[in-house]
Amino acid sequence: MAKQDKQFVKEITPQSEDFSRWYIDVLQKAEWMDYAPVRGCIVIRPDAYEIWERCQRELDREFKRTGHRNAYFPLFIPESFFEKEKEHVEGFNPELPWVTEAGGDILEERLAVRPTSETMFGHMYAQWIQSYRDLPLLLNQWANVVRWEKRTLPFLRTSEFLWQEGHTAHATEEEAREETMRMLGIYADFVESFLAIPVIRGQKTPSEKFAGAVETYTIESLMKDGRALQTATSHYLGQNFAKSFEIQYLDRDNQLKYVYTTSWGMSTRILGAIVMVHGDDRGLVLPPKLAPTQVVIVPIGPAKAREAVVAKARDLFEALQRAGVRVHMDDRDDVSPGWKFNEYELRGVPIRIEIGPRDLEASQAMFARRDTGEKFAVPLDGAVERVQALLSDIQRDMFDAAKRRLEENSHVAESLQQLVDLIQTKRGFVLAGWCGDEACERAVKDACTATSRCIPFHPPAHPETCVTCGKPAKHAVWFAKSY
RNA sequence: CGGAAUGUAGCUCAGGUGGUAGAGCGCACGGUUCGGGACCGUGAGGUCGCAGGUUCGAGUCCUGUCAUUCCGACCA
Repeated sequence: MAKQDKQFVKEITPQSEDFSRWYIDVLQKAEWMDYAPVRGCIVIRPDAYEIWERCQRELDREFKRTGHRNAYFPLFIPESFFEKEKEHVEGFNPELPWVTEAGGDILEERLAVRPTSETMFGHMYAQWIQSYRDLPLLLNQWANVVRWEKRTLPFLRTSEFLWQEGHTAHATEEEAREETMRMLGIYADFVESFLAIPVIRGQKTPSEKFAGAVETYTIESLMKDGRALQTATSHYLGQNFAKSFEIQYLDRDNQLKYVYTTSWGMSTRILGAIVMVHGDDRGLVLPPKLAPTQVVIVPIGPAKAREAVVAKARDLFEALQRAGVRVHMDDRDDVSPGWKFNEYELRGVPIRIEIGPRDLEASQAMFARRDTGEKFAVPLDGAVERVQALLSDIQRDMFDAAKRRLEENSHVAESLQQLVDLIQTKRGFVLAGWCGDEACERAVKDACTATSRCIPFHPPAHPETCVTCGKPAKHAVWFAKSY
């Protein structure tokens, strides 16, 4: 059996056999999560949480760079707040958990556990904003939110999840629109350059937009099973919440005016995307920029040879550390090399370096790439530079591979029948013309369960007619089965 | 929230027609090993998801409930 084909880690269902089971298997075997004893809730275990922390750090830096500050708003939101914005309450009511009793008393007003915080920010902004001099107000919070979903899936859709939600208020529509697009850009850049996941940027159709938004913008990614995942959204809220919560400011002309607000968020859902975009039958595959451990060194050899091998391995370990590489050395002698190989592959470490007696003689080390499985000898002299170059190669190659997969699984449909065929036989993204009528959009879903993912900013084609009704198309829309 | 399936050791699972709980892997200890999940020996580990019921007796039968998975309706 060829090495590449061998099933190295038992107990992981192959992707080709059952993608959903593969996903759950990997998450559990790699110790990213475990189920908690509450419906739809998981524990995010340290390895996964560390990934989230690294995402937080990157994003937070970008938020700060663009003038935002962090704050923390309450977990509980009075029921009356929701009723102020009609569309908002209708959108979220079905999934709100309520606190009705506390301290042994029935509460006078029920408190919702926040599903998102537009209303709470709105309430506070109304008090803090008086003058045009108070604008723009640019805040973000890192928080947990709860949405009582009917159907849950680890990371992608859990009852409680972690995210950041940015909430900004601006004097003008133009400024708020700029902010909306700026943050979408920050998300897209982060996901593509840091996570090596290519995205499609676009606008949500009215039926898919955030409850209470004027417009919702999104980045969409393609999972390995051909389903789409919304990885972040940015909302232009216009004056909807400003009017519901009386967020007004006195302008230079001494006129009282409503502000324009935005909100934007990215959640721990992104961890699921990392798994589903890059993972393979051996487990996780982490892009080097994200990976907490970029290189693992495994010294090999029986007791006699071991001392010299470990010494040489340690030299390399220290040299890599000095060069700023996140490197781990596993010199445990109670675990076999083969076991270690499988373990670090399962956990997605980008590069493995093996050093054994044979390498010592040749003054070299064996390198193994996690993304391609390639194995090759590298002279110890210059190994540090080679690692650095390889890390950026892997980062680029992983993105390119995912990008290629996205392109190969993106098609254009001229008719509803063709769209349905593509979705049913190939999955992936299918571009089609749309007249703008919600019924036509709905017809696609009824025909094949694919939903409109977005109206892309840069469509690869411009269909002239609506895929459902045949009238002139107003937009090109990406349809896909989605998570 | 509807339909289907599953729930026995940390993991994968076995336990006809009811009779008091097993294997492999993992774990602990000792020894031998080390280039793709090494081997030998000894040992620890179980309210059989939970709650009722039937029975002299329930992992096994009945009812309910909780959780997970898959398929639908709703969603970051």
